[in-house]
Amino acid sequence: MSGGLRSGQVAAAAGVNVETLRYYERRGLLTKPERSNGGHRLYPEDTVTVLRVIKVAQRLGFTLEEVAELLETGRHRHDRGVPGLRARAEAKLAEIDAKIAGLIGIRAALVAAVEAGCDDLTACATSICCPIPFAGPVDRSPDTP
Amino acid sequence: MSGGLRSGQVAAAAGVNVETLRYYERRGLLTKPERSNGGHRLYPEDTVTVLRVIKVAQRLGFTLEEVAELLETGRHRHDRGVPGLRARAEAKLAEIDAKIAGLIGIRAALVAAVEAGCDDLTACATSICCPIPFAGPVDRSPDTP
DNA sequence: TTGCAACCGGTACTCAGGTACGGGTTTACC
DNA sequence: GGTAAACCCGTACCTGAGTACCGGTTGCAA
Repeated sequence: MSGGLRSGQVAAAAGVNVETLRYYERRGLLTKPERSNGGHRLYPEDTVTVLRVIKVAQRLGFTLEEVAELLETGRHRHDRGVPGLRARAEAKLAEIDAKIAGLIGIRAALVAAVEAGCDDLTACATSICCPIPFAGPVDRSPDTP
Repeated sequence: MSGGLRSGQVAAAAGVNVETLRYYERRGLLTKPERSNGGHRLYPEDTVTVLRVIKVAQRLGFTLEEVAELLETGRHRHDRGVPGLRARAEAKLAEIDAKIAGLIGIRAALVAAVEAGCDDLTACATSICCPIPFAGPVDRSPDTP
């Protein structure tokens, strides 16, 4: 029988593209798997779990780079000083709160514009009574991309 | 004297890069300006206002493509059936609400993970008591990029 | 053994919103 | 009239997270 799962099987089981597996391997999210004599990848069973973990972490707002670190920390754990999931989750929480706050500000401005009946931005820009905050900094906040 | 502002002046006044002006011109956000004999751009005064409008719209969550449409609609207005700013702002409001809702869900999951003391995603994935929603759809929601 | 699906690698492309660079003109000031 | 700064165009590059394509192997089954 097989000494592992083939890329197509892993991809199907995890609901990702085969190319994504290679991509994650390049990015260091998946450790380099064994190979068959002919050079085909043979993945250990738990690769599907790892992929599921990756996807969950992404849903939680972590970038692939952060996920890579997270997995790395998990692999050879606690080198003292390296933050664990808890610490990183707290930091991410702050980021997310900032994003939410930014969006709420944007929301308020949009609501105000709708309520004021604004229908032309260029006209609003030269009007005194328009509620849209034209005064704001010209560049946009780093948390509302 | 000058028959308009030079690109450097406009860029400085609006707080953007000169290359950005050319980029916006290519994208149809700025109409093609007059040129000097030598081919240098000569912008009308109100270009700075237009740039400010663009930046505000971006802050409000509109993409450059949407801003281009918005400006276009403003230029030769109301062709019946073409939505104005009000309508678009309302649509954008819904998008933003969806984004906020998504972030709030993520926030809740993160808080739960922190409170539960999770410190290793891979361990959590195989644990029964972990509050992180590993069960979710494998691909992430379209509103939490 | 032959046929075909799956796999390999490497590279290029996607989206958004720009930024950077290089080599060649033009303008502005002294 | 010289020179330096500003400008021109075209093209390539950046981030992030993949996807797509290519010609060339390999694996597996009939």
